[in-house]
This record gives sequence, structure tokens and C-alpha cells, in this order.
Amino acid sequence: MDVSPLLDQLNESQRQAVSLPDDANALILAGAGSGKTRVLVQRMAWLMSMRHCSSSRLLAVTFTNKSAREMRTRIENLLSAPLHGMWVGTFHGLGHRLLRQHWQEANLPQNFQILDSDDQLRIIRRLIKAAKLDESRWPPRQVQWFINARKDAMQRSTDLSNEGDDTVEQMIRIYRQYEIECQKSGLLDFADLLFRSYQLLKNNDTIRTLYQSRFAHIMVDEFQDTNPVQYAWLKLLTGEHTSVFVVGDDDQSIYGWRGACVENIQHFERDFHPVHTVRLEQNYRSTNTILNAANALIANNQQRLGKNLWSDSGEGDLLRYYRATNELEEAGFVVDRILQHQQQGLKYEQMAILYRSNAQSRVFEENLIARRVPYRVYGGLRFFERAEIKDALSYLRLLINPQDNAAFERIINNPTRGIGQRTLDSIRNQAKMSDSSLWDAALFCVEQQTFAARAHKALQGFLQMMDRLRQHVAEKTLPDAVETLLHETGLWALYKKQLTETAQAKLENLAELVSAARQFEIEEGGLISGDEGVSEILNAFLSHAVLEAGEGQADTWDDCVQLMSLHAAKGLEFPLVFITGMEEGLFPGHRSISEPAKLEEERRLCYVGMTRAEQWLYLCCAERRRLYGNEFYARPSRFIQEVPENLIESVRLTGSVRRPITRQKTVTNSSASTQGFSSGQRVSHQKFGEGTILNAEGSGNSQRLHINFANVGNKWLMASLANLQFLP
DNA sequence: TCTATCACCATTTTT
DNA sequence: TGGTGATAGA
Repeated sequence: MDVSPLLDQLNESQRQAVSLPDDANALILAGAGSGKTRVLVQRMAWLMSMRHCSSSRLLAVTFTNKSAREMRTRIENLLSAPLHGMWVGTFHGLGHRLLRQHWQEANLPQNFQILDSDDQLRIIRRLIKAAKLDESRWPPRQVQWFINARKDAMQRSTDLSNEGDDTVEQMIRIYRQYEIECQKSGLLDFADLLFRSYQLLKNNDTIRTLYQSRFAHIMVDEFQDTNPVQYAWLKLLTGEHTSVFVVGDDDQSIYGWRGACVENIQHFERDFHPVHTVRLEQNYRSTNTILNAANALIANNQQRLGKNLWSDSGEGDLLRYYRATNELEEAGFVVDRILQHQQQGLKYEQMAILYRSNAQSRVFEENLIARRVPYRVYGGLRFFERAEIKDALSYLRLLINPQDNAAFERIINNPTRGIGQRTLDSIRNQAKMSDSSLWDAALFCVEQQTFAARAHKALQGFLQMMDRLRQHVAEKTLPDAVETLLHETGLWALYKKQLTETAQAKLENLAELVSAARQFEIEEGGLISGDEGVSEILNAFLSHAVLEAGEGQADTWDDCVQLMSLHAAKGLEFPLVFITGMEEGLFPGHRSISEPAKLEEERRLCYVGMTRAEQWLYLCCAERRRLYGNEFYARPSRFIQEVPENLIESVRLTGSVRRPITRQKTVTNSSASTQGFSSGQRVSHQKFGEGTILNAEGSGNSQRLHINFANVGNKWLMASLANLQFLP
């Protein structure tokens, strides 16, 4: 195939990146909308067609299943042929693949299952309870966060020292117990997929060499989002003759809070030396006005490699700024504009409402519903994460692997079958005493007739049902097995007898699960056959469910306004974008204001949001906002003021006036008693010292302020009496 | 075992 | 405000 026409369509830097020498390690700093996926895809096509690299010698890694799929189809389209043997997937998906293939070497049971974060949290919660620890001192979520962060940094519990801190010491102990529990139950969490496949490669020379020599090229998308394990994993896969091609944008690093490590970009230049660095700065998405605004905003960050986006698609309209009196009015304004644009011919699906936190979506939804504008909210529970679906799948998990305590706990009395807390406690005790799984303990209790007649019968009934199910599953196809399961376990009947709307929805979801199984068998079943067939396809189905939890609600509307968090918007683009809730304390969030690194991440988030817009960009905020039941007053986000005045115009409902945005002056030591307060403002108090306003309630003389003082903690003060001084 | 009530909490999220 | 999880009582 002749690829030169493809190269012709690229700009200078893109072409340079695509046609770098085969053996070059490359770092492509690709600004928003600069065609990074295109470069990635064309590079692979170029390697295959011009350099005769076999597709099986390529490895492409992404973060989401969606981008993995997109990459695959784009290459296939480019080459007009299906791809065989090429590894394209997410870090987790590829780690999973390695571990399934080499389960013995990785010291895993063949039927190991994957935990999603919800499963993980349940296990941790149970361990904390079992250890009789105070949940307020070791909140399960924080422990979960602690464990995941440690794993992402490649630290097992045994690698950690307590640093003399009791709380940490206890966390490490829980971590230890969690590891034991997972190992016994044959369970891996998401972080394990990375960590254990990393260890597999590290400790097994044969396997490492095998893959190192297999892959001639490794391509990585969204490199700025990699965490330490992922980076180490990449390094291990890179052999003497492997070249690595990474694409990323430090300005779009918005996942630092979950372990992503932008520094990996610098590490890359050091560890993969020599590295060819190419900057892609020409943007094919937005007007210059939008780009200039975004450039000016991000220039306020200190920590960046530096990059300036430009475009040749003209200046376009000015950004618009609207400050509403409250969040209801803000929503009203946004929907007004949506309708205006729609009348001018823009489709709903070309418009997006972005916000910092998902809780903000409600007001917009209500307004959109009231005015009959179709919309879709991204985020929220996805199909395979729904409780009823996970219940059903837990039965499958327990069938495949009776050692899976997490699955056992989930379904033992669900639907209720008379196995109550007491019975369960004895089973847990028995398991502890004999160091066996809950399942084995239950078997033992039935054999030994440990329980009184009623409990005994209930438990026996459960075990017998599971035996019957195991039979069925071995004999049937996947969808039939799932359907039988739903009936045998009573899950179906449970919702059938309830007449509520939610029960109805759950029934529909369960029915959908059967079709998902059918679909899965059609798509994947052909690849699996033989004696191992049944458990193998079950395993594959369960892993698929966890790794690719599926979309949220199905699209009811074809053409609808898109509502999503700023994080969720990364990678997308829309002609018309509203960034809403741009207030100090909300965006940037109050947790980020006092920490420069966090504030810079918020600013990058804003940059991501702004660069989603192709033609029109609105920045909105409200003077007052109802949140968690009370009113917050806030001044406009500093990010609005960081947009140069000549690029933005302020909207007044009676027509628009050019630029009456009140620039916040930094008032030092002026008395503040008569001025407005807003969250995020730093103040000084005669007695309490310096602090930050968390929240303001009421106004005028009755205004009350919730202030976090560095020395004395949180206090509520009357604004009119406190005699506060503003601090810069 | 079910349900009513209360306390508590509260970015961002993919895998 | 509203959703969740724990607990008490029928």
C-alpha cells in the first residue's frame, strides 16, 4: 500500500512524528485538538506498510476501552483490512491478558477473578469490621485509597514501614489482611492487574524476554496519565530492540489525584534516551479566540513544558461570560442559549454543558426537562455495576471459584433464604478456625450438622441449589446458563413480585444481562472451544463485565444535549460549550485553592474544558448557589479573570455589553467588614489568626462565615462583628 | 426479615 | 439537599 498520500495530508510536525526512524524513541507533545490520535494511528500504519513491520510486533496502549476500540478501527480503516495479532488495549486489559496467559508463573489460580472498586470496598469494609476497628478513624474509603495508592507505587504491605504513626500502621495491617484475603479467594483488583503483571515480567526472565523480543514498537496514548506501575511496566516490556512512541500533553494532566504522574514525561526523556521530541501545536478544532483564551489561562501555571496552540481557522466569536444571581438562573440562561443556537440550526448533540462536580447536573436536567430539550447525562452507574447485575454475576463467580469469599458474602442470603446474621457469623468463624473459604466452611457445617434444623435446612438448600446450577452451567450455553441462574436463585422472582418501578427496571436489566451474554457468546464464543470451553467463556465473560463495565443508560435520544463533568469531557469536542459553576470554591474547588499543585491541576481542567469548544464558549457562574442544602456565596472563578479582556464579553440579559467584568483587586489589609465575603477568600482575625473562608451564609449584617483557621480550626463567625482583614 | 428512622456525608473516575 | 448505611422495633 502506498502511504505517501497519507503523509501528504499531515502538517509538518505530524509528518515528522509519523516518519521518525524505526528505532527512534519518541515523545510527542500533542496539544488539545492537534490530531494526536491521527499521528498515533498513522505512525502504526506507516510502520506496517512502509517499514514492513508485522502487526503482531506492535503494541498499542490506551487508558480507556473506548480509545482502544477507536484506535483499532481507525487503523483498520486506514489499511482497509482487519488487524490480526496486534495487541491494542488498555493497560489493565493487557495486564489481564498477560496474567491469564501465564497464571501459573504469576502464582494465580487459573480461575482468578477481577474485583471492581465496589467489590474492593466491600472487602475492606468487612476486614475493618472483623478487626473491630473504629470506622471513623479508618474510613473504608480512605483505606481503599491508601491501598490503591501503595499498589500504584509498587509497594506491597510488607514493603511498608509505619513511620511511627499508629493510624498508618493500622492501615498497613489492613492492607496486609486484604492481600491475604485476595490471594486466598483468587481475586485481583484493578491495581493488581498492573502490579502483578509487572512483577511477572520482572521476576520471570523467560517471559520478559519473550515479550521484549516480540514487540518492536510500543505506542502509548495519553502518556501524561500514566502512574508509576504503568511506567515501570512499559520499561520492562521494552527490550533492546523495542522502540517506544508516546503521545501526551502535560497541560491536560487532570488525574494527578488518582496517582497519574506527569513527571513520567521527564522520566521518559531520561530513561529512554535518546528521545526524539516533537511538538504538535497546530490545532484543528477551535477558533483562535478560544485558543488564545486557553493559552493565556494555562500560561498561569508554573509547572509546564510549554506549548502554544494556534489555528488557521479564523478568529471566531468572543467568549461569553455570564454571571447569574443563583444556580437556577444560571441553568435558565444556559438553556435559553441552547434553544437560540438550536433555532439557528445547531444540533443538540453539538452542545455540551460541563461542570466540575456531577451534583451540578440536576438543576440543568430540571430546566431541560421543563423545556422539553432532550439531553443525556454522562457518568453514573454503568450496566455491569448495577447491584442486581453484580448479584447475578456473583453466583457465576462462586460457581467458577468456590473460594471466592467476596462473591459468597454477596449472595449467600440474597435473595433472602433464611440464612441470617447468626448463621453467617458461625460460618465465618468456622472458616477462620479451619483456615478455609466460607464455601468450604458452609459445606463442613452442613456435613457436621452444626446448626439447628431451620438454619441447617436453609444452608443445605443453598448448597444444593448451587450444585444444580453447576450442572446446568456445565451443560448449557452462556446465555442459557445465565437465564437458568436467574430463575433457580430466585433473583428473577424477587423483582417479579414487587410492583415498583425500580423493580421493573431491575427486571429489565436482568433480561438485558441475558442478551449481553448472548451477544458475548456470538462475538467471543467462537474463539473458545474444547473441554475447557465452558469455564473459559464464563471467565472471559466475567472479566469482560468488570473491565468493560459498559455504557450507562442506553441512548433514548439520538440528538441530545450532552451533560458531563469536565473530566469526562476530555478527548471530546463540541461546537458549543458551556462551562458552568465557575466560582471560587467550586471551580477551583475549595480543597484545591490553598495548594499550588492542586490549583494548577484545576487550571488544567479548565484548560481541557475550554479547548473542547470549536466555535462558541460560554463561561458561567452564579453569585449564590444552593449546595448541600444551604446557600453559598462565591465570587467568580479566578480562571475567568485569567482570560484576557479583549477575548471575552459579558452578557447582560438586555443585550450584551462589552467587558464589564469586575476585575478582583487584591485588597491588602483593608477592613472587610462592609465588603462581600466569598468562600476561598483568605482572611485574618485578631484573635484566631489567618484562615480561609469555607462558606458564607446570609448577607449584610446577618452574614455568617465558616472559616478554617490555620491555628484554631473551623469557626463560625458573624461577618459584621468579626472585623476581618482580607489577605491576598 | 422487613421497614422506618436517624445520623452522616459530600470533587473529579477508568480500569 | 438527598442518598446511604446502620440500627431499632414490629
